[in-house]
Amino acid sequence: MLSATRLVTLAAVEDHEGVVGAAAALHLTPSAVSQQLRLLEREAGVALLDRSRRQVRLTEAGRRLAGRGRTIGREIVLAGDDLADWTGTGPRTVHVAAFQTVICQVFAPLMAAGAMAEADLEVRIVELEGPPALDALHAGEVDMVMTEELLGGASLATSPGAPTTRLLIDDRYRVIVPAAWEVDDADPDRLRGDLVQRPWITQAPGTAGGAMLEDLQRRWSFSARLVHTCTEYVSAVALVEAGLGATLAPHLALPTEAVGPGRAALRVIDGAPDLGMRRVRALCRPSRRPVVALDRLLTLLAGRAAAIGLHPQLQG
Amino acid sequence: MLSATRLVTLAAVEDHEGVVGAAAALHLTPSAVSQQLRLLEREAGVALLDRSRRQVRLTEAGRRLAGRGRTIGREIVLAGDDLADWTGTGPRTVHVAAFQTVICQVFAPLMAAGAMAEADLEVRIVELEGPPALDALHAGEVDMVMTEELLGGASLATSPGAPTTRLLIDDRYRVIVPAAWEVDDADPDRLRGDLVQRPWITQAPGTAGGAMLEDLQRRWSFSARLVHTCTEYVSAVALVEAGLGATLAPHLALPTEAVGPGRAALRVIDGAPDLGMRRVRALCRPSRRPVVALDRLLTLLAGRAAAIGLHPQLQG
DNA sequence: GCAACGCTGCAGCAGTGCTTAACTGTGAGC
DNA sequence: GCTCACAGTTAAGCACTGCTGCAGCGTTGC
Repeated sequence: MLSATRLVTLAAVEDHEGVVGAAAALHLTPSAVSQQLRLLEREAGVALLDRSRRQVRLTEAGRRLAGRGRTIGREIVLAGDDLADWTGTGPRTVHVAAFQTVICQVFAPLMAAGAMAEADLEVRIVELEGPPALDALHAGEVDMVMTEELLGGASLATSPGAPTTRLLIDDRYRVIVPAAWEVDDADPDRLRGDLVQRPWITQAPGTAGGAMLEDLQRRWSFSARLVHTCTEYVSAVALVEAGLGATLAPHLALPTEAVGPGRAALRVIDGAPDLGMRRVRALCRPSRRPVVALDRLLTLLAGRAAAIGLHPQLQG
Repeated sequence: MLSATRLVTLAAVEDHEGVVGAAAALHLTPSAVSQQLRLLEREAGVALLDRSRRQVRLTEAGRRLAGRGRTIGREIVLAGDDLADWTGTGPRTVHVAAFQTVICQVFAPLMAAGAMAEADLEVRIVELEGPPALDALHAGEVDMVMTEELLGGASLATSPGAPTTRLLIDDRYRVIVPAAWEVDDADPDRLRGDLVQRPWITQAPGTAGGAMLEDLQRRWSFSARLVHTCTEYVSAVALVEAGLGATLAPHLALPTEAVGPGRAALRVIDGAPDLGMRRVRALCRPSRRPVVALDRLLTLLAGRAAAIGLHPQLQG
């Protein structure tokens, strides 16, 4: 028997015109999709993909199978809809472990806009991160865990044995300075030359923000004049707002219209080079939980990530 | 996303009226089906099965999902057909490792009847058993391995680390005596009393047949007068035919019309108590090989097993 | 040419799905 | 009412599956 999920994967490759697109749509890495396709081809015993170009295309045989795969995928979605219709009236409760910035910038706006209720979801948030959050996931106390992980040079001790990820949001770090500072962000070199002279507000060592600033000092070969040390991004941003120094913060940590009026006293510098990003993942255990609700929530989260311009950059 | 294979499993439960039936149809144990159903219910978050009676029945929600599952299963089969149509003309080659009795009673008759060719299959048999056969499977030299394993008391050193099985045929052992003997097989006790006095032909120690006879001596508390020792069933049966003693042999080892005229000098005693059986399995690695051809071959083998009355007795 | 991009292969690892064996509960016959 | 057979479930264990991350390769565009 041919594998149903692999047929769906093949359909995704056709629909999204390539392995990378399919991978993004399926919340997987291109490598995973590529391997599944190879196995499907061995199962089928026929070439399903034309790999002569840079971007793969389906062969005639591949297109036929992809049609079957598309039907299967549609049936699976319809089955989910059936369930939703059947269970009907009451919203489904999903318990999520998340951390501050994601709560403020992703969950809170979605809930304020009524998006959860529209999708018949009742989301219960538990502010929890790191190993305790993973423990809660394994213990079944929460259905989903939001995690962060640094990319782009800086390294933070990551929790070992993390389960498989299901969705990615990439959140680039920016330099935040008081709006009053006259810095030239048109030219990266002049910008850097200016910023290395300024006072900085850092995050406690061992935190993501602290590691990011340490990494930036290494890359820019400078020793920052650290005037304040915070543990929360909001605190650091408040100090920047007071004109006391520059700091690093990911986009999600910034105050935006979504959660309140933009603050005129802040200036976000996008063009600074060498800054890393943090990858925010949603972890869940698909085969152990009400899956329809989780699916809907993942879709909402991905939509919100797209709305604030934080599409995941796979393999980035 | 709901699991496609689990939806198909649910449909099988509806179609075959229960877990046991579905398991047989899917070439699985009831336990496996039961576990998949439990996981599907957790995914769905709704009760899919009515477990109040001895035999499970689907709830209304279960019937809806089963409908989706049936469509998915049909699409998978159609995808296989598509492939067959597409690849079209040439038969597909499947390499099978098998042992003597299965070759003689299952493969040879099927091939002689042209069943393989009808299904566009080109079967290549390699007579190979035990660990070397498993090695060949892992090395990719063969696509399927037929194995035997004893059930019902007798124990034979089984090869460790055997991969997962895909199909079962249960082959009961019988007592074979010369037709000239006057034995009363109506009453089990009198039959046993008669047989323990007779001369026996055994298989070499360490073989399945040898273990079976040793086991029978233990159960019947007698010490058989062993007049000959063979290593092949055909040799032992030939000696029985010559009137020299009784022996034990599985049904598949007996000469039948399928491979030649029945032999009048032999008498097969079905009613002897306490005899074990050997389970013949087809092992393959589904995700690594042309699957359509293997599927067809499995279907043919199961059909042949049914034709000679050797349906697998799951959980037997 | 060189860099970017799309894809693939390999190693490692947790999760999945299977088997066996033991157990629970239902139903039918004595 | 008791017992036995049967359908299903549960727990433990184990190999396989399918994922990630990283490194490498060929194509494409500047």
